[in-house]
Amino acid sequence: MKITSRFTVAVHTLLAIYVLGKEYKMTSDFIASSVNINPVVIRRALSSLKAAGIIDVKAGSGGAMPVKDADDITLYDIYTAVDCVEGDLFNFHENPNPECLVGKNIHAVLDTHLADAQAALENELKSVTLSDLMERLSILI
Amino acid sequence: MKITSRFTVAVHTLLAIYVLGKEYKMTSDFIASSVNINPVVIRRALSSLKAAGIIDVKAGSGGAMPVKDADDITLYDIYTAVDCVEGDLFNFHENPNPECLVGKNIHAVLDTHLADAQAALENELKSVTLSDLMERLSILI
DNA sequence: TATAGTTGTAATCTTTTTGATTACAACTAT
DNA sequence: ATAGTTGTAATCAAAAAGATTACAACTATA
Repeated sequence: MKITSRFTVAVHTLLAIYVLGKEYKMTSDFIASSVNINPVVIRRALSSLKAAGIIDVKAGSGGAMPVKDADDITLYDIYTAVDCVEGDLFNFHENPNPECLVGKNIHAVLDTHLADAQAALENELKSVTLSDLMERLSILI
Repeated sequence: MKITSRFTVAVHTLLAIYVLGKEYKMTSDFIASSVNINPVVIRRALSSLKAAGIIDVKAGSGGAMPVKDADDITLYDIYTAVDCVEGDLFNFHENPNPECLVGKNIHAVLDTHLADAQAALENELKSVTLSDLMERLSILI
């Protein structure tokens, strides 16, 4: 089980737009060749990021550009924008036996703990901004 | 994207064994009817939990029974026993373009942050023991 | 205003993963 | 000996993820 690559592809896409956007026109083809993926996949990512108000995409003439400040974009924002996890992260087998003590109460016993774990993951994603990543990238160059 | 129900099924299975094990013989059929699932799925869960040293399963005559103390079993132990996530939780698209500044460094920039998020999730699972769940269950009855 | 380059998105296809089920050999208490 | 059980391989079905094709709609600009 892994969280879909849509997420890291979207992060890659944003980094490209924010770092290389002044120098190049950021078309889906350009970004696709950096990620090494089909341009349609990038267009879908751009759609999601645009819907989330993070970037703007020029229809027709082409090119994506920043809208939100990189300081105000967290990994969590990207994670929700591309809809990695819909609702609960942990899965249950449906219809446990209500005649059984354990089956009847399994959700009541587990739900909050699993929600806490999911929240811990998401809080960690909230603590990292796109500018953190940009800074780290600039050091690596 | 959701973490496989194998995990919550295994938790359910252990709760049943630890709570009802004194009163009933905990066969795969018995547990399966509590979870409302095929008994083979439960046998596979029992195999994993046995391999992790958490329970013992009587071949032939049948029945599962506790080995480890419920205080010493965390949700994380169960999560690893049933192998929910193999290695990294987050997925990348393979072979980013090494000719591109961003493609070349995407792993260096992201890996530690994603590992931190995964660790946060897993630490939260480490903080909950089976006896916590048993206690909560006893309150609900 | 024609055109070249681009986006947006539906549709399809393939692959992978997950989950469900059948089948049966091996085991063990009685 | 037998009845009830586990352990596991094999198979099947369903769902999810990912890749690709196709094309209408849009826009800068020549």
